[in-house]
Amino acid sequence: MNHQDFMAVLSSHSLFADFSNQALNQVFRAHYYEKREYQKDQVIHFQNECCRTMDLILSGRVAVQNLDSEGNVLTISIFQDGDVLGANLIFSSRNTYPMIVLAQSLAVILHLHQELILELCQMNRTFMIGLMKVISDKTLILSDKINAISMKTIRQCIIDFLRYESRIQKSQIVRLPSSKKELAQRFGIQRSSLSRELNKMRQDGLIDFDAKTITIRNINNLNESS
Amino acid sequence: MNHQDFMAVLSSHSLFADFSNQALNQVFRAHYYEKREYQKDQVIHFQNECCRTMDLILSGRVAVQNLDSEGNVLTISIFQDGDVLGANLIFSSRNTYPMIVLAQSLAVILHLHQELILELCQMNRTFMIGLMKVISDKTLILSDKINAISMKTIRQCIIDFLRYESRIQKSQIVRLPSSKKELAQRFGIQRSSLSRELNKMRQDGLIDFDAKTITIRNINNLNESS
DNA sequence: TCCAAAGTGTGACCGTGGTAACATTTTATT
DNA sequence: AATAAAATGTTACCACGGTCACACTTTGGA
Repeated sequence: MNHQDFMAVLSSHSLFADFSNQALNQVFRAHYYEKREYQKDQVIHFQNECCRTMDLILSGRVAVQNLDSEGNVLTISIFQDGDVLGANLIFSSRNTYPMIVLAQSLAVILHLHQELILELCQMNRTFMIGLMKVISDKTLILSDKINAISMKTIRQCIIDFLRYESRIQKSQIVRLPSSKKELAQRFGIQRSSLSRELNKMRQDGLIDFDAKTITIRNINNLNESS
Repeated sequence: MNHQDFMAVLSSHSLFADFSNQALNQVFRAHYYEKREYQKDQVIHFQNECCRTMDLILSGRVAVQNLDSEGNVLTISIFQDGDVLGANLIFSSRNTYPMIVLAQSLAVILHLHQELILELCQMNRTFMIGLMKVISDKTLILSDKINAISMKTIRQCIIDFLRYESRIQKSQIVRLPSSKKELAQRFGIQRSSLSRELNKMRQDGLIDFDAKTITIRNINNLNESS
């Protein structure tokens, strides 16, 4: 992907809706950005690392994860093409990454230096409003995550997950979007604990499952046990 | 507190640093804001309530809390004079309060309608940048909270709390900033569980405590057990 | 000053879920 | 097709912390 290529991506991005291709080309000088490729599981930003850039995902999937003192993983959210990371850290009173950012697949990231972001904010109001929306939406993601993990039991996490996926996939047969290991990380629990609880729910007649799908059997019980 | 009074508060607020008193008076027309007083424990915004205003705390303390399905309380953060709430919801793609907002003491709130906020953003860049900082800082508060509650054990929560308070208060004798009941809510746990763990820590020689203070005895053990 | 209400200490009981260890299956690599 | 590596299933053990129940203390109003 050369200069022209990612320029095409940018010009179709909502943040840059107000910019003509010429204007974009004019603003984007080489010292203002870096395009980098990351392998799967490669760290993009360490926890407590200083933030100097806003990152735009050109391709691939990127996970933001919280690691506790014992190394347990809690996946906060997964971002993809067109999503933006680190915008909040450019404007906040503390500019260190509170969590680790790593590539979940081969990923190409456009690192936009903060000077560029500030300049773009100066130049264009639509960009700035768009950035406020991006940052504001991050607060909602984090709030939702707090909501999700402060539901105590694993069963409640699973039910919540199944409700959501069943609605998205419009089916009682939910195809798992990731491995069970990754699903456990999303809940911030042990893989074996997830496995155990799935078994219990099967015994209770709520679900059926195999390696790649979970079938919702008794949606009534599923609903009333929330 | 009449019009003049809160105008004085506004003009000394960093968000309005660029505004002359005249300019402020010009912008602030009655249909743009409401000043309201809330009693202790009175709800300011319910969860899932639609957000129409950005709220500026003129006096008192305001808690943002997450309630789970069984009514357990997790206090996310406590805000006070000069702090701003709801700014993120004005710019985000979803504008319902994800958590409950209530007065922790008698509180006076200035509700600024979103039209006014948008107008202020149009008028003044400093205001807009300031607002971005406010919203960005909210993401950090939420990230920190996720970090705090995903530390599994109650003992770790207590140690973390004591480290922080000991540093702030510059003393090994930590005066509790709130009741033990409220402290338990801050950790999102049962009050009796907090009480039990404090006892265990006293037995282990880590701390001493009474109703209003906790004395750090063995800071070494405190540090190594993190 | 009295009394109700709220906060606090304490204990018994037991379910949820972490830990560790191993077997089994699936996936990727040569 | 063969082998290593990763993911998954399964089990026994037990600690942490939720629940409930009650006594005690402090606080704030009447």
